[in-house]
Amino acid sequence: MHDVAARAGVSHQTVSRVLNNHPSLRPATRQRVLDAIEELGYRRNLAARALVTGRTQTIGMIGPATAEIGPLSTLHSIELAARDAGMSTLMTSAAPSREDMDRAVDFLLGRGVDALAVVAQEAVVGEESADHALGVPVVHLLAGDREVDLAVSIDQEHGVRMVLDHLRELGHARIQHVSGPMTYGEARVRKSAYEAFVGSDVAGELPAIEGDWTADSGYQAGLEIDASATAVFCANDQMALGLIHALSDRGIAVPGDMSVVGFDDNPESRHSLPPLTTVRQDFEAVGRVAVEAIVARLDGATDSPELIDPELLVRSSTAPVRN
Amino acid sequence: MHDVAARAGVSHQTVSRVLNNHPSLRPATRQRVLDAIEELGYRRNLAARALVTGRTQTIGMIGPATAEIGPLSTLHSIELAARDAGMSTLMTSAAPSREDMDRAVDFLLGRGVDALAVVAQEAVVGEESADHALGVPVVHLLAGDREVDLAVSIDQEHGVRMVLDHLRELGHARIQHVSGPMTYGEARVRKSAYEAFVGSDVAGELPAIEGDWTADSGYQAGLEIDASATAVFCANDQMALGLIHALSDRGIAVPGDMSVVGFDDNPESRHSLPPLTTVRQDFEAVGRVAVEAIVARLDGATDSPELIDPELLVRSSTAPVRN
DNA sequence: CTACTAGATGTGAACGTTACCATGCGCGGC
DNA sequence: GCCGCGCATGGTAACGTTCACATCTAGTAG
Repeated sequence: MHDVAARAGVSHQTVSRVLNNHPSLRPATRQRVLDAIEELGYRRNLAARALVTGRTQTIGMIGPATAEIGPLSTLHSIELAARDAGMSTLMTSAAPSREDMDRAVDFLLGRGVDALAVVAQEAVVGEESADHALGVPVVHLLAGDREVDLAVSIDQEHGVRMVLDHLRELGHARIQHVSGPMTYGEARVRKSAYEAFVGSDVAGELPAIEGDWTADSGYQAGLEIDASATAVFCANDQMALGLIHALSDRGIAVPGDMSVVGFDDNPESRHSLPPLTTVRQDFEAVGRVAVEAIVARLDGATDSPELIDPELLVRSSTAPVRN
Repeated sequence: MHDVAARAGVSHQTVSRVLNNHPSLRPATRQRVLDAIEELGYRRNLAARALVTGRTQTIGMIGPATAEIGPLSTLHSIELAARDAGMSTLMTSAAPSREDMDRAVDFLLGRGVDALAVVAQEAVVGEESADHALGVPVVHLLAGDREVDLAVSIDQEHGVRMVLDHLRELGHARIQHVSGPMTYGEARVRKSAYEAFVGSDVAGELPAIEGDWTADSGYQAGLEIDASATAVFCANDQMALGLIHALSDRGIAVPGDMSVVGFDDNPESRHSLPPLTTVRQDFEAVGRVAVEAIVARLDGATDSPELIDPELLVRSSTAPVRN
C-alpha cells in the first residue's frame, strides 16, 4: 500500500480511502491511485484489515457430514448470496453430535467469522441467549421444529398437507409414512404434520417406518410396507426411490398397486421410473433469505424472516386408488 | 493474549510459544498458561497471526456453479482432509468462463489463501508457469485432459475400458455414446477413450450425442438414440437415468432391448429401475490425495500424485445382447 | 478583506500476533 | 573456580491496515 501511495504521489491513507470508497476524494486523485494499483498489481491484505476492523466479512457455515442434495444446494446458495453481499463463506461440516458441533463452532469462531449459518443440523448452536453467547448472529437453516431465535425454513406442514390432500383426492385412505431419522427436526416436522392430518380418521393402524434419508433405507422400508396400504408418503425423494425399487422386487406396481410420493424434488426424480410425484423445496431461496437475515442482523435489525412456500409436483408415481 | 500472560505470570511471548508448541518450555509453565487460557476463554486472533506469518492455513476451493454430486462430494472431501491437516477451506464457485474464473481466483487470492484447489473447471488456472504466476500452489481436480502442472484425477480411460469390455463380453457391438459437454475435460477424456476403444471395429456409424450432464439432457439423448444400437454408454449416471426414462417412453426395454451403462455411481443409481451398471469413482480419495499434494508442495516437494483407479459395478441395466 | 466552513489529504497510533535478539540461569569440563 | 554452552524466558520491532485527529486549501458569507 505504501508503494502504491508513493507511485500515485499520495499518502497511504488516501489509498485506503480509495479502497473503501470514501466520498470525499477528488476524482483525479482516485484515478491516479487506481492506476497505481493496477500497474503494481496491488491487492489489499485482508488479514491486516480484519485485524484492525475486527470484521472478516465472512459467514461461517456448518453443514451436515453427509452429502445430501438439499443441504448441499442450500450451502451452495448461501455462498452465492454471500458473494453478492460482498462477503465470503468459510465452511466446515459437523457430525450429528453435540461434541462435533461444538468443535465446528469453535473452529469457525476461531477463524473470526462475523456470523454463523447452521444448515440441517440436529444440535442447536447457542442454546440459551442465541447471538449473545457467541458474540455473533446465528441463523439456522432447515432446522425443523428447533426452537431458535433466527431460523429460515420451508413450510413443511404446508408441503405435507398438499401431499396428503392430493392422495385423498385420488381416494387413498390407507397411507403409510416413511420418515427421516427422528433426530432431524425436519423429519419430525414432516412426521407430525402427517400424523396431524391423517390422525383424525384412519390413522394409527399403519405405523410410520423410520429411515435415515438414504435410498438404501428406503429400500429396506419398502420391504416392510404394509400390503394393505394403497399409498406411501416418503420424507424425501431418495427414500422414495429405494422404496419403489423394493416394491418392484416384491412385485408391487407403482402407481398401479401403490402410489408413492417423495419430498424435495431431486433433479433425477423427474426421470425415475415412474417419474416421482414430490414436493419441490426452493433451497436456493432458503440460502438467499438466510444471508439477507444475516446482513440485517449485522446492521442491527432484529426481525425474523418468513417461511418459504413449497410446491407440489404431480407426476406419474401417484394414481387413483384401485377398487 | 496479554491478559493470559498476566494471569499465568509470564510474558506474552511465552503464551505464544505455548500456542505454537515450542519445544523449550517447562511443563509447569506450559500448564500454567494452558490453565489461564482455559479460565479466560481466550482464543487467538488468526488475523493477527496471518498478518505476521504471511500464511493463512487456508486452501481456496473453486467449484463448479452447478450442483453435481461428483464435484460436490470432492469439495466436501477436500474440506475434511484439509481439516485433518490443520487447514481450513474457503470456497467459491465459478461459472464456466475465463472471466468468472479469474474473478474467483482474485477473490481467493485476495483472501490470502495458501493454495488453490480447482474442481471440475473448464478453465485452467495459471496457464503458463503454474504456481509461480500466482505465488501459490494450484492443484486441479477432475480436470480431464487439461495440461496442468499438478492434477489429481481418476483414471477415466481405465473406467471406460472396463465398461466397454463388459459390454463386449455381453456380445454388444453397436454401442452408442452419450457424452458430457465437450467443454469439460472429463467429458472429452471419456469420449476419446470410447472412440479409441470402439473405433477400431464397428465405430463411426453411431455418432456420439452430446449432453450437458443433466438428467434432462439424458432424456433428450434417449429420444435420439439409434434404434440399431444394442447398448448405450452414458458419461454419467444422471444422463443414464434420463435416457432410460426416454427409452421407456419409446417402448424400449432396459436391459431387454438395450443395455445402458452410466458413470459415477450416484447413491441412487443402485435403486433406479433397473439398477444401473456404472463405474464407481472414489471422489473422496480425490479430495484426500489433492490435499496431501498441496501440503507436500507447501513443504517444498515437487512430485505429482498418481491417478486413482475406478471400479466397475455390474448391476441390472446391462444384459447379454439379444439375437 | 476577513473569518468561517466544508472538503481533501496527511500523520501517528493502534489492532494482536510472531520473529529476532537479548538475557538469566544452571551445568559440565578443563 | 572459571568459562562456555544450552535451555527457558523476556523485550522490542514489525506485519499492513484503518481510525482519530490534524492540517491545508478553496469557496462563501458578512
